[in-house]
Amino acid sequence: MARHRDYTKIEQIFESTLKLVLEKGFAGLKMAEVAKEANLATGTVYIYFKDKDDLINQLYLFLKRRKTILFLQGIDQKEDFDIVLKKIWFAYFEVTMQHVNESAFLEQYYRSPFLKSNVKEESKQILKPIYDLLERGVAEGKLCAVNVEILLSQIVGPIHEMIRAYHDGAVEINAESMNQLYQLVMKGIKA
Amino acid sequence: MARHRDYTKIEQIFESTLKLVLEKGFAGLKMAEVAKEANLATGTVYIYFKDKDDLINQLYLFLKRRKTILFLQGIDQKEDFDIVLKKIWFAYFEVTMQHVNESAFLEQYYRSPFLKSNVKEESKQILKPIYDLLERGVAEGKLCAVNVEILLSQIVGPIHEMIRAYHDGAVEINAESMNQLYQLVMKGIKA
Amino acid sequence: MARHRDYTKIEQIFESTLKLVLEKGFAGLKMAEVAKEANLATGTVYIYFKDKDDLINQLYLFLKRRKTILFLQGIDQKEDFDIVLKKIWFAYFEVTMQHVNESAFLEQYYRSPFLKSNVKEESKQILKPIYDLLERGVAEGKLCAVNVEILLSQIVGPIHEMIRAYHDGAVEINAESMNQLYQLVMKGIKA
Amino acid sequence: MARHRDYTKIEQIFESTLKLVLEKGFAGLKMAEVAKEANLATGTVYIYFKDKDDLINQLYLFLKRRKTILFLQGIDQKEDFDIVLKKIWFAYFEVTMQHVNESAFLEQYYRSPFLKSNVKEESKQILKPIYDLLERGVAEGKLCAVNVEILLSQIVGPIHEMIRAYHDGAVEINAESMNQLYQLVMKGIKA
DNA sequence: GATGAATGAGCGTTCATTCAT
DNA sequence: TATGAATGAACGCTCATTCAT
Repeated sequence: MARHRDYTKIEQIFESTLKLVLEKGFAGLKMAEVAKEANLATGTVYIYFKDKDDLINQLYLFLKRRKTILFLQGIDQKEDFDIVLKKIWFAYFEVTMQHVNESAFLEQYYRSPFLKSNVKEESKQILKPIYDLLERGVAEGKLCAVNVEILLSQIVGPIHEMIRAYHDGAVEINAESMNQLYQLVMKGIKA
Repeated sequence: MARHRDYTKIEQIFESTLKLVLEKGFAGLKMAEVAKEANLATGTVYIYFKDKDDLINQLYLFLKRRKTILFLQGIDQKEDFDIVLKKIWFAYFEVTMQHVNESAFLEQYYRSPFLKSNVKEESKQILKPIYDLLERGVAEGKLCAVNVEILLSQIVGPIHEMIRAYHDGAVEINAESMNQLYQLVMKGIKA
Repeated sequence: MARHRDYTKIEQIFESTLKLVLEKGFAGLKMAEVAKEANLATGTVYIYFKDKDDLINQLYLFLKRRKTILFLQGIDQKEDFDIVLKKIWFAYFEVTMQHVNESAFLEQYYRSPFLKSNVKEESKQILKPIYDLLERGVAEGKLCAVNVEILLSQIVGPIHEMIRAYHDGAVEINAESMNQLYQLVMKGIKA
Repeated sequence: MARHRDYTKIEQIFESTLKLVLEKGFAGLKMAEVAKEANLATGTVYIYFKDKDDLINQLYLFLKRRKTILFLQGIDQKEDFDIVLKKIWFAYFEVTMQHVNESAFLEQYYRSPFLKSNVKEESKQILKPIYDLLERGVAEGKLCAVNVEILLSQIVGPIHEMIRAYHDGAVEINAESMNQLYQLVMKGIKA
């Protein structure tokens, strides 16, 4: 129900849910465990969330928002396009790395049947600043005149793939390899 | 002699499982439904698969193998590198498009906790021909001298992302847009 | 505060279980029936007992304790040995007769594979007062200087056998036949 | 069905069943395992036994007969009563010891709900020679003029109890302790 | 007769959700 | 609001039995 009563409890529940989902997957997520992990009674969770489904969907939005705020922090869109893009790219990389768990969750559940379509839409809305930036890049003739969705996936996809590879032990991540990837990516999308 | 073990049943079960997983997600997968969909008794499924978990894991490998066979079909690795790469890239695109369901399943479960690590390893083994090809490309000075994992993600990632975007209604997929993406990708990884 | 854990439910469950086990045997015991018989939901049984096995084991201990308390009731161990022994013997006989069901259960499951070894040990502990008494009898030179276990089986065994015979319709049980058996038994173990 | 076809198979099935029952208890007995242990197919067991229940009941009778034959072997009922009784008592003791497993099974299932009443009756019939002997003892004025059932339980019960105690590690069994028990028992029932 | 794959009713157990306190 | 015991539908899996070969 109301989501303004005790914000601390909500965050506790979110953190517990995230932890448990990452540990045991969504299928293994039990409401009683979420509650226990958050030092709450089972019923309490149902005061803040209608049901399990609602909890998952809310958590998704919560994490999406948090991540976006983090990597847009301190970005000044009025700066030179190339600089903004570079800053955002590295910021996104670092935030994704530092919050692998959340990112894994976000990726894993974006296309799962748990997420309701309105949540997906809201989730896209959150990325609006990025879409705007890319459109500006195309308008300024800095990027290939390609669909923005494609551009975004070209920018973001490789980051995810590299971090995946890193966690599979396939690659190292350091200033050099990050730069290397950045060069590759830019080579691909620059006009 | 009793009835022989009928291995076509395994495929029946796989198809039913895939269908149901895609319809309702893994959490909604019920063994009884799998059996019914495959016109079998519940217990019969357990003759061929130890349990639900085993079924999912086996299905994953089955689809991975099938997909790989499909897009490597008719590829002659002795041909010119650029040609082989291009053929594979478009073959992979088309197979992924035509078997979106299987691909979605493969993507969705690769990193899920359902898959046991040995299945992941076996899954990688299946892609060996691709790794070999990329290494050849690097050796021949045709591709950036970058970690093969990164190269692969640069090649495959954008395809997945574009098809996702397509299913979200964000882009069209046709000869032109495919070519456009291919150019982008190649621009990115060519030496 | 939520409802308190209601420990009388445990006894309800015990009684239902005992009733059903005696009616249909252990193999025919169904958790759902236990719950229904106790006017509870299936799941409730699992709040108080880990699983079916645990239920059986706990029930065993419960009945063993209850029976022991009953036949030791009003016994004053400070009295003359012969009197204490006689009182206990007849008390045991009567309690076993009046609670044939429980006794049947106790006998039947003592050596069955359902009972875990720690339960068997705890079960022995319950009989400690009896062992002590017999040792006192030996020490006072009233009983054959034989292993206490043997003595006990000489005392208790015939009671069980007679009640069995009674339920098979082979013998009558009355003051006379009980006395007759008591004489036989005592003749056998007195020093 | 027919029980004369392949007697070897029947014995194989009996042995396998006994082994498995003793290992895992009756509740854990699976027809498929019985078959496997006997190197037969599941269906084969159903050629020789109507169902699981029938198998258990037949096994009971089989073992009861076998045990009785064993301990009556070489007994000449025409000999002096005291000698016959003593011989039988020790023979029963030894056979029970040497075939603890069978005996455990016989004891455990005699009163279980698995045994049908006609099997119990048939089982009693097998002990007829013993009843006859005891009646003779009473007639000859050698035994207390007590119901034969009681006498039997006085004779047989202690043996079972002692062997139980032995397996619980509570007592030693050797010529001396056996004799000791024999004296106790006889003291109890002699006229 | 022998085989063992197939069947499917049935049962133990779980867990999302409710509700008395 | 918070609690956590209670609920019971639902599901995974088993296993006695059948039956096609």
